[in-house]
Amino acid sequence: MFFSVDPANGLAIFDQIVRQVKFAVANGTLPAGELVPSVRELAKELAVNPNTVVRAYRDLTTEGILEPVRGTGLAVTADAVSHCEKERLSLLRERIRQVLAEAHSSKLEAAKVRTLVEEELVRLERSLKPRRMKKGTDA
Amino acid sequence: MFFSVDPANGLAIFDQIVRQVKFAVANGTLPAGELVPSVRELAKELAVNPNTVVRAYRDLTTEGILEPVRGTGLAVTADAVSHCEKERLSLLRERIRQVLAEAHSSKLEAAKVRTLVEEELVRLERSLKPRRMKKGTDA
DNA sequence: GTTACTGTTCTAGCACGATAGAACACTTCG
DNA sequence: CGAAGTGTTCTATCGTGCTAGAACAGTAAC
Repeated sequence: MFFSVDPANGLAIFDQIVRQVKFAVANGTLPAGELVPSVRELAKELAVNPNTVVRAYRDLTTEGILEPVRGTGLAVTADAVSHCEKERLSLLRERIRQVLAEAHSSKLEAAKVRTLVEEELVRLERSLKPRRMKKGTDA
Repeated sequence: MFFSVDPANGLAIFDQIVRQVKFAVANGTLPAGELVPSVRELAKELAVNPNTVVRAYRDLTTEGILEPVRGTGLAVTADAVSHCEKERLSLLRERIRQVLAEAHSSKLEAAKVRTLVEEELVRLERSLKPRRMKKGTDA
């Protein structure tokens, strides 16, 4: 239940998998030594071709994030955590930069860009906490 | 000198052209009736295959943003402006939403996401005004 | 009419991401 | 042992974005 994939994301599917594994390692969801879902299992869960998962795992192995445990699966390496923590910020920063660059090239005023971003941040936070209570029932 | 294209943008080149034309129409750079650069001219300027520009212009024509003026070129239609003004926001909003969704799925705290976005906004504004003066010489 | 621009259309080929299906070597478990 | 699960590798096919090059019809200007 770890990952999800959006074909209309702009990013290739295998790339989305790569990024999500890195994010999961960075935030502790996938601790060092943990086995990632098997190729066939993840492919089934994501409704994606096994070769696409293979491609993602191959890249992750080449980068030293995963290492094969023969006959058993692929495990998160010891260095992976610090490696992924560093990379998470730069990966996100890069995408944010691209989007803001486009917004800027459209000559939308900086203030309106801020408003847009803020609106979407709020919407995101709200979608995460679908509270519908009368008073201060939680927290 | 209107447009610029980045092959490593994630978006297809023809799509970047489409978006930039729409943005140019939305912000008044391309008023109604104005001729867009010719296929061959823009292709040369962007160092891109003419067919790629053809593809972009074909899409824009189909959408009613451009209309052919036979033997002369493609002109911005009368409806284009209001159409593009509306679309600009939704196009940008969609991309922002995708990026923030990724940031969120990486479980980066909302506060850090805000910081990241703010940093890049500031960087963008700064890169736009490369002032290097000793005192308050301008403005 | 001729020339030089427009846009439009077409065929071919390349690269890449993704799918489909098969085969192989390995380890774990019963 | 055999069965079932790993990863790995391979070929083939498809769609798409892009490039390459050519040809066509229309218009503007000389």
